[in-house]
Amino acid sequence: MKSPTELSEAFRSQGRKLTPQRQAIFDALDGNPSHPSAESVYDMVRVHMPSISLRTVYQTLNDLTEMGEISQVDLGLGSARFDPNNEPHHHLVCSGCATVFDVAVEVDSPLPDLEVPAGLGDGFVVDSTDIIFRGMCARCAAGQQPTDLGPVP
Amino acid sequence: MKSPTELSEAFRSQGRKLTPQRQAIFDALDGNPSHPSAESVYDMVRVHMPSISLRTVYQTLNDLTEMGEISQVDLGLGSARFDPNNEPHHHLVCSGCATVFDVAVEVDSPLPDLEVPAGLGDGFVVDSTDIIFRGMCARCAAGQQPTDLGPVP
DNA sequence: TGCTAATCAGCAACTCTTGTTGACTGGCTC
DNA sequence: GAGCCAGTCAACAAGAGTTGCTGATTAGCA
Ligand SMILES: [Mn+2]
Ligand SMILES: [Mn+2]
Ligand SMILES: [Zn+2]
Ligand SMILES: [Zn+2]
Repeated sequence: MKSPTELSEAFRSQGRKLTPQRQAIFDALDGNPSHPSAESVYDMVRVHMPSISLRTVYQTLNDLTEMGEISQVDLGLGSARFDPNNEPHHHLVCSGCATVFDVAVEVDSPLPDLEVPAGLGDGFVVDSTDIIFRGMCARCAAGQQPTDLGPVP
Repeated sequence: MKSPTELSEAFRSQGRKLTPQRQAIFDALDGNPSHPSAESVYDMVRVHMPSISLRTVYQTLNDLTEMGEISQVDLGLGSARFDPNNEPHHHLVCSGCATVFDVAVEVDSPLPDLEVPAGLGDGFVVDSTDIIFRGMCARCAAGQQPTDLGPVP
């Protein structure tokens, strides 16, 4: 994702208005590695802007997704997660606390969009590859400190 | 998934009753590679058993999942898909028609549960790896013949 | 300054899935 | 063969997550 300043420019140059609500959402996402849900973004922004509505948060997150500034990832948790990291990467998902970590793709790895073995899906053209590693994060593997995030559905 | 006959035994031996509804669901899933949703199973079974309820279909699919006979996979389509294929494998998902294909894991591949590169998620213990290849199936890549399945959400 | 997008509150609605209740049926065991 | 009780059914309600809609108000930007 671009910086909040650059995003402001991008919004204006596309004829979208730059509102305080949108700026607050830019700030909440900037450098945020937590893969927040819409509700989480809502909670973050509400601290400094109690009047913002959840509807507006969804709207702006969808705008940013359309613009390609963030991506919306479905990790099999109950809700969509939003990801400002635009580098190609994959995800670790903790089954204990639902925390999500990024996994950088190694350049020499055979993981990304490569041909799949022949089979029933012959002729399938792969556009993208999503890899989800499920397991336990260090905290959850050690002992079960109670966490804010609920357990995985 | 075991054969319908074996499943019938498994149900009885676990104190679960063998009802015609359950048998019809066994039959619908047996050797079925389509990764049906609960609604799809419902539609398949209803052809020969119009009185079955969707509630019962969900119930039995959950029973089979608990027993480890099938797995419930979340492929980012609007609903859960049920998979009687218990061999370790991954999935191709067509963005055009939402068809799902199995991809067998090659034995010499570095794809399955291996250690992930060091990073923020240090100490993460990987239990399972889900890989979803997204793209276009041969049919959809060729021309757009209208398909029964709706487009991907 | 004015046009118009954006926001808000306050809803309703939608999809998928599970819960509930009360009545009934039919597997399974003895 | 009889009886217990799991299973099923209909007919709902409800929950979560997300989107839609309304009408009124605000405020960004030209
Ligand atoms: Mn990420
Ligand atoms: Mn499969
Ligand atoms: Zn954890
Ligand atoms: Zn297709």
